[in-house]
Amino acid sequence: MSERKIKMKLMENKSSRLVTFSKRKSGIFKKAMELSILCGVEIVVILFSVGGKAYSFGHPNIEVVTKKFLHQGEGSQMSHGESSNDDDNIVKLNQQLQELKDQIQVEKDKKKELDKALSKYKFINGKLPIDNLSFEELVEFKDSLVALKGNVPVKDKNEMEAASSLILLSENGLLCEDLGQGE
Amino acid sequence: MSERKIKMKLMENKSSRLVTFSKRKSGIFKKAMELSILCGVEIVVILFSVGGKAYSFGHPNIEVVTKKFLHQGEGSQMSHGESSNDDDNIVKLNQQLQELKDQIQVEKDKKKELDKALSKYKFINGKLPIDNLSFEELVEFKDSLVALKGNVPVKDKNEMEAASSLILLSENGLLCEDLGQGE
DNA sequence: AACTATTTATAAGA
DNA sequence: TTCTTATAAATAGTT
Repeated sequence: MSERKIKMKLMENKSSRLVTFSKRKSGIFKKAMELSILCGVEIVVILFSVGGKAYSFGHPNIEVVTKKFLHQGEGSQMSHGESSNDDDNIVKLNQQLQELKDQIQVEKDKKKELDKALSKYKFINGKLPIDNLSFEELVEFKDSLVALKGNVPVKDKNEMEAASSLILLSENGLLCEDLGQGE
Repeated sequence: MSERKIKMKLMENKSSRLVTFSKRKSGIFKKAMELSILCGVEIVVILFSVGGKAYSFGHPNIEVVTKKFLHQGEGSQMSHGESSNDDDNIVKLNQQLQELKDQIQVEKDKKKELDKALSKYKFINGKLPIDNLSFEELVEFKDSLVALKGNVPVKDKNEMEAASSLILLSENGLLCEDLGQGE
């Protein structure tokens, strides 16, 4: 039995999300039209897709209703925002800009960290030259990965840690005995 | 059977119409909220009751989305004494916003790919259980890294490749000789 | 895009 | 207005 109820969060699957956007967009426009007809009220629905494309429905006229709202804007029942003039809007937009810039920096930093960690593995002609990694480099690589995963804090970088990363290998017979003797 | 379906026209009964307006207003706001969450899109719903009272819903910010819509393309007329400087600023800021949002998505996608590749290394208590990786998993990990680096196209995943990744280890004396055996 | 099992929305009635 | 309920409508997952 498939579960048809969905969780109220951003849909992970992009193609499903696109289909749902299309379906629900139609649905909400239909609801808007019905409400305008049944109750004889003015209504506007404006949508921006993730890609920035605009979709809209308005009765009797989208621009008139929209501007009417902007110029008297009050009585909002569920509005998430509450500014009512252009100055406030610019302030808010600038705040959003700064937040987004910060987010980008964070994401770039994260990616840089990952790249740095991965750079320890330099593939040359499709080969994996692990042999070029010194013990020190190996433990650094491990530490960087551990730090990235956020599971374990990076503490000290001593021989013990170098050993801990390799002992499992020797335990599994992967390494010769004389390698794991850090401690 | 009782007929609950209604005709799509202005409801005659005023009290019923009022009730329907209230119910459907809630309904459409809910739909708008769901759509914004599920698909991560910007949406605005503006309603004027017959009495002239305004109701609205907007995500993430009703004025910003509304103005973005009004000012997109060329169709914006300054017929209400709005400051054109502010309008220009808002348009520019919105463009920057969209660009930044796109950038964030790109960076997040990149990071996701890297995380995916790294996930082959699962750290448990700070230890690196490479011993848990089968030859097949190891070569898969290598392939994913190679693909990410874009240096070498992923070709075939045969025993030879698995071996090629490990032979260097044994050459450096890191591995015991009897490891190169497939399974 | 069409189908269908379910979930939602809602018109009437209380 | 609020609650209930019968029914209509919307829609998530599938084909």
